[in-house]
Amino acid sequence: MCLTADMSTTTGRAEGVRARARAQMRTEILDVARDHLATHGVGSLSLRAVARDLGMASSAVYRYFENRDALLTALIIDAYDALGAAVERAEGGVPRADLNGRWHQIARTVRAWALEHPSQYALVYGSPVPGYAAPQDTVVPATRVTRLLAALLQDALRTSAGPAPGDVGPDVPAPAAEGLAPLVEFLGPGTTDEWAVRALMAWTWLFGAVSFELFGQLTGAVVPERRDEVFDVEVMRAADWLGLVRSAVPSP
Amino acid sequence: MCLTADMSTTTGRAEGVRARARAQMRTEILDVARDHLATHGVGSLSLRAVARDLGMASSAVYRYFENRDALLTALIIDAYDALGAAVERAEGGVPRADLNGRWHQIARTVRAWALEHPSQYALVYGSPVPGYAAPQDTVVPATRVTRLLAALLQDALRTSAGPAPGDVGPDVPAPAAEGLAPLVEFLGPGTTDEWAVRALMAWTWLFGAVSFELFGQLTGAVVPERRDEVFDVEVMRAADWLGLVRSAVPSP
DNA sequence: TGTACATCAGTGAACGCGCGTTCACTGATGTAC
DNA sequence: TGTACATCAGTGAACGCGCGTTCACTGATGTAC
Repeated sequence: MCLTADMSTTTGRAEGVRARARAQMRTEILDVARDHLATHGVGSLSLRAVARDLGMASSAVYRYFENRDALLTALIIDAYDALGAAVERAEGGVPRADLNGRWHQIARTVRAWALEHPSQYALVYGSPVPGYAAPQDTVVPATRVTRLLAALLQDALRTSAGPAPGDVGPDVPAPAAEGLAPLVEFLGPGTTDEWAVRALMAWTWLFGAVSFELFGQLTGAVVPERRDEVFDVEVMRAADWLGLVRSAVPSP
Repeated sequence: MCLTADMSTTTGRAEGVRARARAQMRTEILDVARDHLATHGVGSLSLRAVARDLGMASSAVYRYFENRDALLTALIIDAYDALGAAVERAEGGVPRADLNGRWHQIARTVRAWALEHPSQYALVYGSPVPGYAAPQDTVVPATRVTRLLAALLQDALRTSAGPAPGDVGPDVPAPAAEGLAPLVEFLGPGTTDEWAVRALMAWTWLFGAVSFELFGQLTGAVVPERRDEVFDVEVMRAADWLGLVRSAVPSP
């Protein structure tokens, strides 16, 4: 039950039938685990239940995942990668020079993916699983979306007069600037502190908005049937604030 | 073990010793349950474990809470109320006319409370507990902080020339405005669509920022030791954007 | 003021359940000669 | 090309555990007369 279409996905070449079968089985387990995540939540994700659904002995799962936590880690990486891939694909279809369009596409795709895969979104952007410490392997996949945003902002820096428009407040004080140093470096050369603050806030707003909607915090505030439109307006305002609209001129 | 200091908290008057003892026991159970929440997470909050910690039979808990879900509901209401009370207290200490100060106080207190009570914050603003549907009783406590924000924005409307400064984009399109209708009503008379969008975004940003920090999404982006300062700058920018700084003039 | 009765907090055993993980095993599948 | 051996996926029983909830009970505490 619940076979997946894409065989030979991970290993490509015919490097032994066994290895292929192994990879296949791994993805099948992950598929079922994803389903369980959706219906029962992280806390009660159970190796036994997954094995039962696959029609195999629970002990067999240990051939593929060392333990429950390893399965969880795989699911987390999987979720980050799925979201990352979806957003990369969508954003890649927009002309590089259309900064505003790229920002809209990123925001819309993050939200759309989250609404389609709420449990996977919650797994990575919701409350951390208690007693589970994410291993190093999750770090790189976790930054895929962030990288797109950073690239977009770099392009904005390069093509426009400078970061934020005239309505900037006082300078970012030194201690705050210190705190922002890693982000400034991540955003690349030419990034000002002010620019980093705005990037951070836009990034925070985006995932905040998606989480708010998904986690039910918008109940009674925004009509469910009109949330696409409201979100779009918010995305526009954020673009304004980032100076992306102004800078939507052809790149050199 | 784990007695609470404040007796007669809920019922005040001497309306029967039994009733007082009952209320007392209820809060003791909640206290222990809160502890368990912090150490083991929502998913594995267990009536039996709580009872064990209190040194009583697990069946005795059923005198106070109909079942596990009822205990969870009590914890949720409790968390909303604790956050609401903390923010109300802090914001109440700022002169009414100091809109910017009130906004800062609200934002800072939400964050401070969340950092002090991460598991309670996660319980209400994190991923929803799967299989648990929040009953009606949680609705009012859930809006305590939101009410403060709404009141602040109402005062801003009354004391300043109008909502947002000059840098507004095109009008909010009709379908989005429809979606915002409940929020516009909640924010009170005089609220424009643009104002509602900005309020929504500021609100979203605030909880987004707190969740991001608490749920570990800021790792590698903002230096942990400087997060207070970075947050403060963000709060300032949000205030600017809401037009609160401009309107920080004495009220009539 | 004193007694009989009703109320109700708390007990402890029991129900049926699911969990993660280990272990000795079987039998099919690949590999080396 | 054929055979012997090593590898390894999958089994099923067992370990010890904790869970939510029910139920008949005991005994202390309040209430009504």
